[in-house]
Amino acid sequence: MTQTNIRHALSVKRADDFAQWYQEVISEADMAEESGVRGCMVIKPWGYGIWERMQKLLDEQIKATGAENCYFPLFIPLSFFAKEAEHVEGFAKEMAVVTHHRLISDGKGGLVPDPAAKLEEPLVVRPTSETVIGAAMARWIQSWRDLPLLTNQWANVVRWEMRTRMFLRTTEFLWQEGHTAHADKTDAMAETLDILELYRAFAEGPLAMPVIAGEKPANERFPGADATYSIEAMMQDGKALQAGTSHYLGTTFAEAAGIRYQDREGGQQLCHTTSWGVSTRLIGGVIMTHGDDDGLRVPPQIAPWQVVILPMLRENDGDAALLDYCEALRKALAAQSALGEPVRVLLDKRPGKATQKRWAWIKKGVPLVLEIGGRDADGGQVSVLRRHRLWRADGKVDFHAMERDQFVAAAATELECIQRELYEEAKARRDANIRRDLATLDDLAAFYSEDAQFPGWAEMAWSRPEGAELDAVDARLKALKLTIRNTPMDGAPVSGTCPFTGKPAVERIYVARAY
RNA sequence: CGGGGAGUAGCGCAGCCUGGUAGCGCAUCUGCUUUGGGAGCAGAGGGUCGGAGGUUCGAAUCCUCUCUCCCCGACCA
Repeated sequence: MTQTNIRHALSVKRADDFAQWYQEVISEADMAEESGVRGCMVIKPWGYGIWERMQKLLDEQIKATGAENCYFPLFIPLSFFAKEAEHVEGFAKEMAVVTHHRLISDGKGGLVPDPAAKLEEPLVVRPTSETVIGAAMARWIQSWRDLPLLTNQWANVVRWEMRTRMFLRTTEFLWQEGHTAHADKTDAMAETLDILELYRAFAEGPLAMPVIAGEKPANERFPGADATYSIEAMMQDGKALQAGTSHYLGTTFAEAAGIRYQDREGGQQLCHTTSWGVSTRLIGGVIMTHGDDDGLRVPPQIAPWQVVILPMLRENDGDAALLDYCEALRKALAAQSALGEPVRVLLDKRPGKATQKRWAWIKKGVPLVLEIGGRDADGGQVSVLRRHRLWRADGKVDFHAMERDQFVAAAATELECIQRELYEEAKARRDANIRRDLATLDDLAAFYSEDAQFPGWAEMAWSRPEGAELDAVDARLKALKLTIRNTPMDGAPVSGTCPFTGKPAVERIYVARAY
């Protein structure tokens, strides 16, 4: 293997310790850091810049569906949750609660909540906003003419999870949550599935992250939902990551909050509601989909900078001319359009050697790095590094020398190519790690045994059991540390017997270890 | 929340058992040399040893409590 010659930018390789590698990418790419507050992270400019790119693209698409952005309170009265038993039960164990509004001295130099300032009713820090938005919907909706009501908010939420991991499961995280109300089930279900498709296209487009869109089994539903759909992505260690969800909530929340409308015949009807969201967890998904042993590789569409120019400064009289050349190059590139937007290009003029700065940008995963020296400037050339194909076979960094004008003209195509190749690479890896030939539970157990170490997913025939029968299946999977991810929406024909129940299969499921 | 590990300079670590001047590597700064692919040499700066309390003439080191992180589990749209 020529690989052994390569001096990678990270100290931990994916193959050696995936969890440690993941954390090293985050710190070395300068995306986020530990905050000192339990389970909460500081998202640094590079990580937040990626989030802002996701926000921008997704926000445009959400608005294109007709949804409008709003903002609802961070604090939700406990009584709002109490109205819906299943919902409150689902979140009760992970809610942060505000009980006081003032501190007083404890007489020992410290501060304690003032017993005299105890809130009459505790306030929950929102773990999700169905209840408080439902209360608003009940005020906003009177007539069939008010429907559908399509709202979205970009917000932070808090869930007091026992075990946290940066981006994947933090106590506080950022997300968008859409909440809609409809006249009937048909309309609400159409909204639920439209958004699921929007999420699929967003993941597979801008994020270059292949996903399976499908319906969750009953035991994995959102608390209070009639049906839950998800997009599921395979990480490089073979585990599944739930990357987005869309819920059909039936009339459950409408009943709890009194969301009713008067129909054309003058009768009172309950609304059918939906909710759907994606979060900063997507950043974790991008890391574990595209990262390599040199750090992150950011798909061009969500890269805060798509091209970084590094002048090889010598701290002498030649620097001024070199910087002029680089600045002209920057302008020429910024005038190009790639993937539907102006090319985002940074001229990194900070003092320091280009070789040192190069590795910092490689670890951040900028798609194209240009190192420009005096010889390039004199010859009208550029030296190009493509982040997603970094190494030559001999273990050296793979620079390409190109004519400047030729590179500028090809830059947009190059970025689009990188975007596509990252997707294709991830899709090929995922498809190669799905087993479709497991007909029995013994097969399944063998594939996931300690010895076999099969890391991917299994696609299996499924008879769609519910209730106690489903619980029994869930328990058997749990013994193998497996979970049911979802039933794909692709509508492919199904035959054979469900290995879990022995009954005729009606659909398929994906089974996997999960984050 | 249960079991295990850890917190000492920006980062990575040694020192702790057996209490007695705060150490090393990388990074940073300065100078010189080098310069088309992750530079070399010399010098310098930088630390309430996670926090609080206790034992002691004296605590990074011993004791108690506590906070945070990592791993395994449980939990988790």
